[in-house]
Amino acid sequence: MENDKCYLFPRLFLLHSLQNNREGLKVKSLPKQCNILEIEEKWQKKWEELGIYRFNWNDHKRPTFSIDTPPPYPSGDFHMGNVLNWTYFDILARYKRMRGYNVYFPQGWDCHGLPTEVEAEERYGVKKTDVPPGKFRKMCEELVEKYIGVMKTAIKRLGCSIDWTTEYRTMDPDYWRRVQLSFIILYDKGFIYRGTHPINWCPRCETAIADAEVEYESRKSTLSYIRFPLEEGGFLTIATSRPELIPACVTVAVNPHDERYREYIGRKIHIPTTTRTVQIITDEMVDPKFGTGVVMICTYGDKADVKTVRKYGLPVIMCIDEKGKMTSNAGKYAGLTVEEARKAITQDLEKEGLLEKIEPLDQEVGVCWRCKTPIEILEREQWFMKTRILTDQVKKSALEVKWYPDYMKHRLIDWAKSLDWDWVISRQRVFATPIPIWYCNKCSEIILAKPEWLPIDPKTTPPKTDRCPKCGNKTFTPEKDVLDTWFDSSLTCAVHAGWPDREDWRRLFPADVHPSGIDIIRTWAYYLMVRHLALFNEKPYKSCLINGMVLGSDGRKMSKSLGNYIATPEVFNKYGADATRQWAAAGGSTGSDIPFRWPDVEYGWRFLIKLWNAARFVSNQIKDYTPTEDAELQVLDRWLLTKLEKTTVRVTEALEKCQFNIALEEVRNFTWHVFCDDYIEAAKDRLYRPEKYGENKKRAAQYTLYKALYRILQLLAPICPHITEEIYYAIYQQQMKHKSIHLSCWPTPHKELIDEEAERRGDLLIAVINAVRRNKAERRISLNTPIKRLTIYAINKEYAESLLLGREDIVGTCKAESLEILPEKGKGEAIEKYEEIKFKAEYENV
RNA sequence: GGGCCGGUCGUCUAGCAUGGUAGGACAUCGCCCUGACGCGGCGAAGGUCGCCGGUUCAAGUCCGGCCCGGCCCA
Repeated sequence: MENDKCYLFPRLFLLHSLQNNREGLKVKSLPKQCNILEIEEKWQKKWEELGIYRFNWNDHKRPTFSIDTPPPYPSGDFHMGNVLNWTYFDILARYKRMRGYNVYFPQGWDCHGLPTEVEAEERYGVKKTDVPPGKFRKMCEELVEKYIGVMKTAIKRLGCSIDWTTEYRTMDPDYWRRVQLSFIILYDKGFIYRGTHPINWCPRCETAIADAEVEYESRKSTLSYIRFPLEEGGFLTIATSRPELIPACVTVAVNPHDERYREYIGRKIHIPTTTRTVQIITDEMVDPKFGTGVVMICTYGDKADVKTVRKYGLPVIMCIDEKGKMTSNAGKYAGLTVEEARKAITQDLEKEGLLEKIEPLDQEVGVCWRCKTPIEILEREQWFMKTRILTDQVKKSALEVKWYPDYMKHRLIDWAKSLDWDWVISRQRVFATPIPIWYCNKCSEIILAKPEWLPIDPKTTPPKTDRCPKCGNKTFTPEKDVLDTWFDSSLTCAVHAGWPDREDWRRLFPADVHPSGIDIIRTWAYYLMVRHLALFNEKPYKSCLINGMVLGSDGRKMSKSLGNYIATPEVFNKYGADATRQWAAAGGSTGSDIPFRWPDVEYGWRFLIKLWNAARFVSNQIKDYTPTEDAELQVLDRWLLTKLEKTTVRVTEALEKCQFNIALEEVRNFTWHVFCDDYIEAAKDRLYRPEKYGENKKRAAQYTLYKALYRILQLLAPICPHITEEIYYAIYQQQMKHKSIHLSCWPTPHKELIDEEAERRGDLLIAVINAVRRNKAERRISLNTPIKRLTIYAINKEYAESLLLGREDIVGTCKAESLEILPEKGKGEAIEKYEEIKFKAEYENV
């Protein structure tokens, strides 16, 4: 940023330029055709060669700005949702860089996880248990590597200003070293424990899953009314959607205020299909209006059962196993799947005359986020992280974080408060970070790895210790479970900052911004928060930038199955990155869902061509231009420069608030309408005919063009990095000397350049010019046709004076052969927004 | 059932913390060929801002209630 001071002192800069360049700028004309796709590819390569997006660790002068780039899951598909997300924070990165920050913009890959395992299983026709874990891991790694390649190409194609020297993979042992270290620290701090608790279990994936991984789907189900015989004769009818759980029924409950069942409370009731009897209890949670108002409590049908069992200290009878099959506790139904058992039990009950009726039921079923299989609640020994004790701190920190948009903080706080259980962090899978634990074969003592042993896979490496510290035994069993993938990715803020290897890691911690999709606030933003709070007692990010979901053009969530899916490369190939980024930036306000719309992308693309042609015009007009201090700025020059300053202020404010749509609209409107339609049109005559108006007035227009276009390029650079760089290089680079427009300094508004009077006068002038031109169009007269006599009735002296100051612009732009401006009222055509002012245009032969 | 978000021309969207003639884009229709640009330019039509009530000289904007959609959670 060697040349930056010049923008603070524009006039100084002009003097300096004058001294260096007396023979004009000798700018080359921009070619007529602009091949956007070629330009983009060229700059993507060039930026990488120049290394201009690297974070400078040695620079202690500029303030840092660190982005907690969420490492994406390498699915092989960088979809439009990713485009939206990455565009947002790339705009921010580029803006902050121009504002003088030393921007840290890393990129990693969140490799581990179930989807890849499932795909490897399918692709190689194996089950995770068929091959040695090491071999299975290798299969997964190869798949991931291939997909990273595809996605990396897409990110580069979007023009993201990532520092690629920071690239990392969470599947690298060097990453799990950090994850395992965090496990050890949290264990030592008492945040991690092993225990047998009810957990969500996916029978298809055969693993525990966390609350955050459970989704709810509405499904058609049935409600069975079943008679439970009372010990002393008679029966009570319970209603259940899961009759297969009857063998695991541990009590029957009614609402204490339900008069119908008051007399049965405390009595014994027999559980069909078993030999057991239980006592009828009361609980406020029972809804008298649901079914018969009598419910059975099983271990476990849902979370409510878990609560009831805990509350009354009821026994636990697990009748479903890890694969979703009935256990021996289910008696004769053992070995059947849940579905089979449901049918068999229902049939048996019917035979015994205990089935009263079956009704259809609309139900919200908890399913595995990955495979949509209904989850079961099982009790298994697992590793947990104590997250609920942090909830108050999470709330406090979330309120300290700046959210874009603000209301998104509720998503995090509400989620944190809604959690019933601690976070299950162990998974019964393969492709994940190993838990650095062994157990003593004799006394079952837990042997936790020492930090210096890391990274370590206990399945292949024994603990680096001779004997059990408790009993002295010398043989150990490794922990085979692995860590939840979120346990990897919830460490990014610290890892990005350089923890634990760099002593100065706190320089980049907390991250300045954590960008996130609205759908993963409850996972990524939440887990980051609890983990860093537990580890460092500090919040991991200072702000959180939320993007909405990308919808199909039909307004529904974009997905392949709905047939409204648009693949990213298709958009890039047609309109390129700068147009696509405009869609992302302007598609809606930050945080809201935005539909993918081809017309939006196309509009962005047309804007690029408009800008290109404006730049081509400028490049043609300033060939002989020597930046001078003595430019005699005319009303319209001051008018444009004033609007330019005001636009700069608005764009800056919008970007500060992450309102990308507003920022882009401001730049586009200024460029297209104020600069192109109004200013350039009005300035043409001055530029074309210096012999008529004088060289000075031409130079003033050149100065204004030169200055305004540069500012436009700067304001647009964060959003459209490629085309702005191309034009910058063609026209400005020789003068400005920055290696890239993206390394230039963001314009700070100059109040002294704001000339309210010139703006008022210019507005009037432009209104008059436009009205006369419009009038020509209405009268089917070509714009070229000269006006014999143009008379303007300006009502008063003030207006007349203003118009007089711009009479040359009026004459030139309207092709008037004579112009009379009268400070009085008169009859004629009205001028928009100045209805009192009228004009009369007289033509020869018309 | 609870929380959050939204309901503005045919479609999509801005405006709503600081009330004052409702902007823009796309689509539609008409015109223009102007020495940067037809990948242009100019113009027309199209809105009782979900409904009801309140505050106010004035409400898309503030307040209350309701209806409808979306998301998340029970």
